[in-house]
Amino acid sequence: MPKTPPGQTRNRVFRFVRDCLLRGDSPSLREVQRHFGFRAVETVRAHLTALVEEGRLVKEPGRARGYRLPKRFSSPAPDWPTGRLQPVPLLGEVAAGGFEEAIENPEGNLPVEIPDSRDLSDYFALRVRGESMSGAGILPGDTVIVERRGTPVSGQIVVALLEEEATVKRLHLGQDGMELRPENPGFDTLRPPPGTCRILGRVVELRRQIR
Amino acid sequence: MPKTPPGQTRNRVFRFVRDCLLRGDSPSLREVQRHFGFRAVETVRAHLTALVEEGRLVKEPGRARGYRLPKRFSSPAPDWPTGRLQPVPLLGEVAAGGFEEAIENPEGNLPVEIPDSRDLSDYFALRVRGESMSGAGILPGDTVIVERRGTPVSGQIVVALLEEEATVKRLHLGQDGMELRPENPGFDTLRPPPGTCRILGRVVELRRQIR
DNA sequence: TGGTATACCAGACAAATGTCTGTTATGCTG
DNA sequence: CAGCATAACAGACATTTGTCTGGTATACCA
Repeated sequence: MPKTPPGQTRNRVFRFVRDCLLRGDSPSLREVQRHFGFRAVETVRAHLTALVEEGRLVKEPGRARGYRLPKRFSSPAPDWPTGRLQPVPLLGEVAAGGFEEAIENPEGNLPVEIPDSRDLSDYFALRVRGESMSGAGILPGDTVIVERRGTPVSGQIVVALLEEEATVKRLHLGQDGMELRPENPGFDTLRPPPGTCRILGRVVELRRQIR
Repeated sequence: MPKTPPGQTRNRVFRFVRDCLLRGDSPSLREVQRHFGFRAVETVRAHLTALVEEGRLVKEPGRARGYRLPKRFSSPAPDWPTGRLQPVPLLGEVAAGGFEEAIENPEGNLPVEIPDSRDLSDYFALRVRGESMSGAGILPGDTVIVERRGTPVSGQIVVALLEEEATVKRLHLGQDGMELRPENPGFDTLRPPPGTCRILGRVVELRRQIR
């Protein structure tokens, strides 16, 4: 193998390993070796060790296929909460059966980043129906991710179970009781009598597929 | 270790391995063993082999940490396109440097489902600045996922690189040339002279974190 | 000229990891 | 009950993978 200018091969190795890792697939030293046609494993190890020292890679010691991308690559974004990626159940028709049955029979699962302090069972996802929240940028067909934990707070966007139907509205709590306010001039504020409405949780994330 | 009802432990093992894999981290047999407190590795292997036979997992033979999720699991919902979950780079300031440098230095990564037919390099994510698209339910602070492939089509929501700044607008192509239309009455349509504007791709997904 | 750094090679070794074979229970079923 | 399937265990073994120690060659610099 001919000797290459300093740093050149190193960069190629980095790009290869990075792309593997982005594909969610940590390569072994020998896989990298084969890819580049090196005749010694040690060549690869030298490069990877150097890359770790440069801070371009991170290694979990004592572990096969233990190379990782440093945090700033793997975390969703600096200001997003760090957490685990978990399959959150996407509920179909909440109206038909009760809410509990809907949780048990999800239409599918959504990979969602949830905080380490929370449990997967605190979350579910729901398809939005109707235009009533379009003023808040929540359109029909959007998917909302809902957190069930905690007591409802005035001003939050919540999912309420009302007459066997789940709806997304902004919650307001006053001395007159509970108000569910749409954010669209064409819709009226709901003032459900006590006992007829259950707050399922608050909306923490929104996803929309376009086209 | 007491014997558990049929299928019960199997499901717990599956959920554990699935969660590891969603985090992008294939566990070794002994890691699973430790997690459940099994006293034999073989117990884990039996479960995993069974899960592969049931089609709930997939295995790359002759390879350490070779268990994977089958393609279809990661599908969020029946009508969503099936694809792989991939870490899409979230770009920071596109304005400052050029676009290519921004791709190389992502601010973070977002786990996004991308179709099998596409490549990870066809995608990037971007934070939305400004109110110009709020009429389309795209608010400042939202994250858009952008597909770079294909030719721009009139009517699509696109990301355009204009004067070293990336903006989200709706594209219209007419005989007068290209128009970038905001969806907010307070903003004007842009008609960039030929050569001054580059369409980076079309918006395929939107995500918003609330509170 | 010698020293030093870098790129790469060679092979032995050790640790991590997957595979196999056989054994002990337990529950179900004919 | 015998037969069978499942859950779990035990330990040996093979393969994959990472680590180490030392060597060759080339470029660069004092």
